Amino acid sequence: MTAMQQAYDVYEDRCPTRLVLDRLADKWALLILDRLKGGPMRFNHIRRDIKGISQKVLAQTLRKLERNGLLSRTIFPTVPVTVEYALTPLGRTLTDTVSALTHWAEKNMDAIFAAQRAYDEAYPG
Amino acid sequence: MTAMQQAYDVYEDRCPTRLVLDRLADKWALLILDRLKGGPMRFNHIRRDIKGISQKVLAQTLRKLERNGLLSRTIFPTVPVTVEYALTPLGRTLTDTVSALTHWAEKNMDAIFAAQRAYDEAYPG
DNA sequence: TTAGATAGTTTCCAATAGATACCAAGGAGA
DNA sequence: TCTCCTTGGTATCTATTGGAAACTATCTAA
Repeated sequence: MTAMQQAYDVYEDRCPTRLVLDRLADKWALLILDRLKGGPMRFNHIRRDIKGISQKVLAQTLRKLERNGLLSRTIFPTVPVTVEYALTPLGRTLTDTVSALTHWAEKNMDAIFAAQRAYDEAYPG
Repeated sequence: MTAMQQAYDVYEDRCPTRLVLDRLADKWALLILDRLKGGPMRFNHIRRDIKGISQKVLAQTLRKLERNGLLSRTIFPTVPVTVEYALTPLGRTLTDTVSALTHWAEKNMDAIFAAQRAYDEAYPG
């Protein structure tokens, strides 16, 4: 928490922070993290909630987030089996930032779409 | 700024916010936005600074960010030609959030790498 | 004349994303 | 018993994207 905080340069190749950013900067991961803020959820529940995500990508993204310590995976031997995903304490430290991003997007959507229209008119094709 | 802020559901398919998030949740875009906080920069300057980015991906990402109104592209008829990229006011409203993300990554790097090691030991192969 | 800078584009191959089908284990309904 | 439904995934296939390297054009300096 004290020293060595500036030992890395984000713009350096092979910077460890880059590796972290690489795994975070992903639309689905952000949506999943934001979704789990409300409490643990099961695989198919997440899949139905986040419309448009495929099973493969959901499974991959969940495993990636689990591997990075942001969420936990708990199996309950019910029938059919229940698998619950929940934010870890580490994951919870991230959700405020993630929410800030999604809320920025929501708030500035109109400005962005206006910019896109202006750009596409200025450079057609 | 007042009403209709909750008219969209981020988890809905075809939600406009999703389209925005899609363009933002990208490692290179985040690094570029963070880099431009310090003032305007030219193409090759950015390329040298953000080590490891290819010319193609840099050009693509810059054009994407320009199209979304987050940065401006100014051509100076010098020789050789100078092209300057700068944050727009809209882009500047985003950089605080982006910085929060990169700083979170920097701060929690060690915890993440520890989690990765633990995971890889628990599930080898 | 050759090398360097400017800001890209083009080409090619590998990696990823997404859609779809499939799997096993069991419960409920007919 | 047969079939469909659920659970949480994996397997397969194709389309899109990512990255490395080479190429473009114009001009300057050595």
